[in-house]
Amino acid sequence: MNKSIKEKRVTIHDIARAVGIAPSSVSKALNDLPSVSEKVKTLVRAKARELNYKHNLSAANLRRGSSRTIGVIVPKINVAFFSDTIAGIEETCFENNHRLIICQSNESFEKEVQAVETLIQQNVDCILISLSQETQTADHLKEITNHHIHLIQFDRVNPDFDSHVIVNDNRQAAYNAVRHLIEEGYSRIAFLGGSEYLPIYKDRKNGYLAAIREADLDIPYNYIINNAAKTETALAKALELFYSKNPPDAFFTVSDFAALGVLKAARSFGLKVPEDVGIIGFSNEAFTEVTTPTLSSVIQWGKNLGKEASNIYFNTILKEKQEHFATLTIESTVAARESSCRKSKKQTFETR
Amino acid sequence: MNKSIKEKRVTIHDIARAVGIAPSSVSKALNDLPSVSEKVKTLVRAKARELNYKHNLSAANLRRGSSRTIGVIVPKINVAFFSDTIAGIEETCFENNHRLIICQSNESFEKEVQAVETLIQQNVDCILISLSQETQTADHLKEITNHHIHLIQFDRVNPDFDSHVIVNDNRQAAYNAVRHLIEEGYSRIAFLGGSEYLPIYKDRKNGYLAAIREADLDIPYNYIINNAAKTETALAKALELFYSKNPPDAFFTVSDFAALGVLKAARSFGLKVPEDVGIIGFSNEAFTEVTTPTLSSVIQWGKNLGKEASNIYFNTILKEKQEHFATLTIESTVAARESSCRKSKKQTFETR
DNA sequence: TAAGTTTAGGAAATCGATTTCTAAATTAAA
DNA sequence: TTTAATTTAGAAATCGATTTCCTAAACTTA
Repeated sequence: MNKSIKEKRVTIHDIARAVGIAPSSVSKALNDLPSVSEKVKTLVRAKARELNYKHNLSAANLRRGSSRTIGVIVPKINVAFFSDTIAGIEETCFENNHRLIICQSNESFEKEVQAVETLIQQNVDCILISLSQETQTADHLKEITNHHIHLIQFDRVNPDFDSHVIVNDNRQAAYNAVRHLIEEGYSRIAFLGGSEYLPIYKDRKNGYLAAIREADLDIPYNYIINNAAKTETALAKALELFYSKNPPDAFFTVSDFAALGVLKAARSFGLKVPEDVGIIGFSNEAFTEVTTPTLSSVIQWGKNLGKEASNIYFNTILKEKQEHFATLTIESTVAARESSCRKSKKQTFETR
Repeated sequence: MNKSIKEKRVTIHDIARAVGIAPSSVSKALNDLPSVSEKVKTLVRAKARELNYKHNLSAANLRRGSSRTIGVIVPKINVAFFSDTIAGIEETCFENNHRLIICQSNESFEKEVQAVETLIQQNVDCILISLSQETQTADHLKEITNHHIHLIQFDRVNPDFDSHVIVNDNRQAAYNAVRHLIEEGYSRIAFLGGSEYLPIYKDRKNGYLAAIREADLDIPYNYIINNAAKTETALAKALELFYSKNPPDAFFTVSDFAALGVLKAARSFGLKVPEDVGIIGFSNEAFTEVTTPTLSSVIQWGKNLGKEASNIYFNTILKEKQEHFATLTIESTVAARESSCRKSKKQTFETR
């Protein structure tokens, strides 16, 4: 606030004086508590509007010890899945008359720790977090619970740290995606994964392996590649495989960016997608619908996950006194677009 | 906070007791004020760390009247330009040891007003806002300044409401984009615009017109189309023009989504891009680099704009006492990719 | 050494809303 | 009509950090 401007903020004392009652009654009226008459409530509300009163959250927070605000920390807000998630969280918060503070870690552990600090200082009642790629330790999560702030981990979670958890069915989704490739007649299916230390990537790999095993497919060891979630690395790895003596006829990748890399590799190698090579990615990034051919992917229903995640706070935590940790799993859907459909017709989806 | 847990938060009083000094001195020590000795400061800092003290922002805000927090309201966080802008704002805030609260209006006027309310209640010191498509009035902006909160409008601004303003050179950028099309040999250039009430779209239209006029091109009236910023409407409008007796050979659109629509229309009509039709969009959405052909666009350097915008607060407003409203313009760059280059080689860009 | 100046640290008021406790007023029950 | 129960409203304490004012000690300077 500009120090040079002298006018002061309108407070409940001003309303009290104007209406001719005590400040405590004004507070009760504005909070719609039972110990004040309807008549007074109407009067107070009218006067508050007239004086353009704005509730001072700092003061209320200080007294209450709670802020009716929840904080969310995501690696990147411009990743489709996370912005979908945020949209869902926002909606639930709004319905429950809570504020939402959004922070991004930019995949940096240091920034993530800072975001936690910020949210603790802001007195948020609950923190929803999806961990950065760099995050290995959980001391900052411990900090959160030490300050008696509720913690809900989502998507990128640390399973060793006890808390409410909500994730996608990564294993099942990967299994379904690979099954889909098999049904489309692909059999030499390569896997481009992420870090083996992150559960989401580990699960997706396991889903892939399960489907391969079940279909009893012969997969050379070099078809299974970790740390290739980005476009450039995926492009390079895919090209390598195309040049090898026994090239794959399909790719399942743990990210759409990797799928895009494979698409570029196929194109530069002169292979047709989906005729020569099938591709399916993960996360249903917006761009999957505009490439040529359009890229098949896995829809994670981020908005729904966000709603469910925040409802863990509003329903489970706030309403039930007893604190038992919930673990929820959200089902994904295979979006079979052009890049993986050489038999069936491609489908269209209302994805968001 | 969980009411059932009884332990209380560590306060400066606890530190004071532990060190054997007064709370006021602890406060001064933690804020590194001159009226306390280095010895005491060291002592206090050590004890604070030992007791795991966390500064209570609510209390400090209440007393100070300022929160060292700034708020940003954007239409959508998952639009490339806005998430770039936020990244820039975040960086500057971090350097200046300020917190950032991000809100999105989802292009809804009602949500925008709510976001303003929230940020006022949170006691932010400054609000950076880019208006929703629906926003017509400025009462909520007035609310902001009424509460002595600094206001900086960016990108989608209301020029009739006095405040600091920072925008792109929309007119010049549009002019450059159309000049580029002309240089590539296109001459029957159609325009797909947005709402005529939003300055950004009006400016882009004027830039288009200026280039057309300067080159003395003959443009049929039906080449100039407003309210076609979305993929579907652009697709429909482009098809209409392709079917007309005198079809255009190029499109300048005010959004990349519209450009995508034109690309789809051209493809479905059997026209080759860029040979038969040139296309250039606006905003440099991520997907422009993955379509086939890649889409030319205008890079708005959102991150830079975000930095400059927040620096208006940190440099101009905070440091200079005198309040004069700054108006800054950020230059854009034409990213000439495949969809508009039938003569020259397409370029590549480090865009973010 | 006396007087003036600087420095370090503390006491207490303050920010604005909430909440507890108490009392008065009203209603219901006896 | 009296007593008990219920409403309604206010007084005052409180949350935790900051800041103003004040005092005592330490240090200069003449």
